[in-house]
Amino acid sequence: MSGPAAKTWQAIESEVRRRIHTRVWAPGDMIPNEQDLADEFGCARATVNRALRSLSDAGLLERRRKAGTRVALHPVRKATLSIPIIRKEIAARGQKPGYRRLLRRSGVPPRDLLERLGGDTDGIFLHVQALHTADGAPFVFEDRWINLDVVPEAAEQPFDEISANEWLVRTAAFTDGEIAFSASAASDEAADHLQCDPGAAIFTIERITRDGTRPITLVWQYYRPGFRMQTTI
Amino acid sequence: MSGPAAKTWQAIESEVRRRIHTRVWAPGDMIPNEQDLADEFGCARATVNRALRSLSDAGLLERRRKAGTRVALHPVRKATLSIPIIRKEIAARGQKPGYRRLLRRSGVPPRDLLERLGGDTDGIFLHVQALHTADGAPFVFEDRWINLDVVPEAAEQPFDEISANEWLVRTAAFTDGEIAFSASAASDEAADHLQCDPGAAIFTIERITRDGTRPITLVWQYYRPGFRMQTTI
DNA sequence: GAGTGGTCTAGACCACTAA
DNA sequence: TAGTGGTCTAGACCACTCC
Repeated sequence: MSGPAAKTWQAIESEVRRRIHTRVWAPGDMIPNEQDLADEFGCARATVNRALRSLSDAGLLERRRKAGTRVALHPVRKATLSIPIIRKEIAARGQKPGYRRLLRRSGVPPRDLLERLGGDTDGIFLHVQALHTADGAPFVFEDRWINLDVVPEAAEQPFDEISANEWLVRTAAFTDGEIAFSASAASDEAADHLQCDPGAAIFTIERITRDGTRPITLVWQYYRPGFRMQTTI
Repeated sequence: MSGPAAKTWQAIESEVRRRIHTRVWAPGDMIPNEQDLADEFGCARATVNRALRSLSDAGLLERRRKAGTRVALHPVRKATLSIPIIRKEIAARGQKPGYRRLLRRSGVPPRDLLERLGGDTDGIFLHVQALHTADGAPFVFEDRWINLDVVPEAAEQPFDEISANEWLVRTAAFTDGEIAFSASAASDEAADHLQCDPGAAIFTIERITRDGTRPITLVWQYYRPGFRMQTTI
């Protein structure tokens, strides 16, 4: 029984999900190979492949050539977070985004920051601090260093209207990057800007983007207390 | 010249990335349709489709039928976080994972928790608290409620050896879920278990998993101070 | 209505890897 | 070495949506 009605890859994916969920195929079990499933479902092998690849990307299946496909024993939950432009993030909440540049100064970054960037970075950086507001209330305090060796045009940008983030997106396409999420205690400076108590628990995003091996920018974003970054799994 | 050497979809993806990065195709620009690209690259349209779909998934391209494909104006950075079993997360750091169940008691969850779960949930839950350690030091304090209506077998599980997480993964496949990341101040209880000061900034994951509309479990995981969840973009 | 991406097919060859 | 997934092809039809 239980034939998948249509022959679309989505229908097949859904049927395979059902079999996993109802334990027809239990965690750790091998499932039939692509050709057999194609025969059973009455479709081309490529269609089965498309469905199984999707489930493999989702972490529900583990596939290896020759070894075959098995139901993942410990499905790795993958959470995909969208990191939008902050202005849009605020607008998506139905609030009015605001932006204020707080600091803009060129200079040499502290040593520990350079170490974090790695690579050959001994030039001049632009240090920019800014505050994003939602309906007038502080939302994110942003502390950023921009590598003027890689993005010399930044030296002529005031960043008093357009946030450095948006400007960089349009100007300097990056190839690689790292992002880290953590909780940090609000510094006196951050507490001042976010209008909270020093030491308050602050959700923090640290991001490095690179062009090849050359760092473009390093930024810390401190979200107002209580902020939650949410997604479905 | 810029001919893509091979005809694999990865080579084509790489070539398109290059054109975007070098601004041959600038943000907002339309790019040629699939057939034209296939002709240029000397491959089948399906191969171009595979490459462009991958870039679309990554957020670099925006595709719409009839309208065509354009370079994303504000590429939404998508960070994919792997949420492994904590035991494996610790082992992956080269540390020795440990587990200790702290509490196990059945009862009715507080009202605010029920509201967060939503839906028709008025049954008995199992409340489990546990501590994961890395090389003997506290790593994660976990506070969990399990819906015994959906997973009655949990009532017979001591959870003193296997963590509730691992047991649930094997026992109750979930269909939907929500996950939220935030920073919270350590409660007295959490501070005690994590051996830190009350009020310390704690990286927190809150997760709800469901079977259809029925909530299976709601869990808060409080990571030791200083924890960073990292990925590449 | 027409142009674009989305998908399916049937077949083929290739790449990896367990046995 | 043999079996499995990974990919490519050439063609076809479909679904969506802009004009």
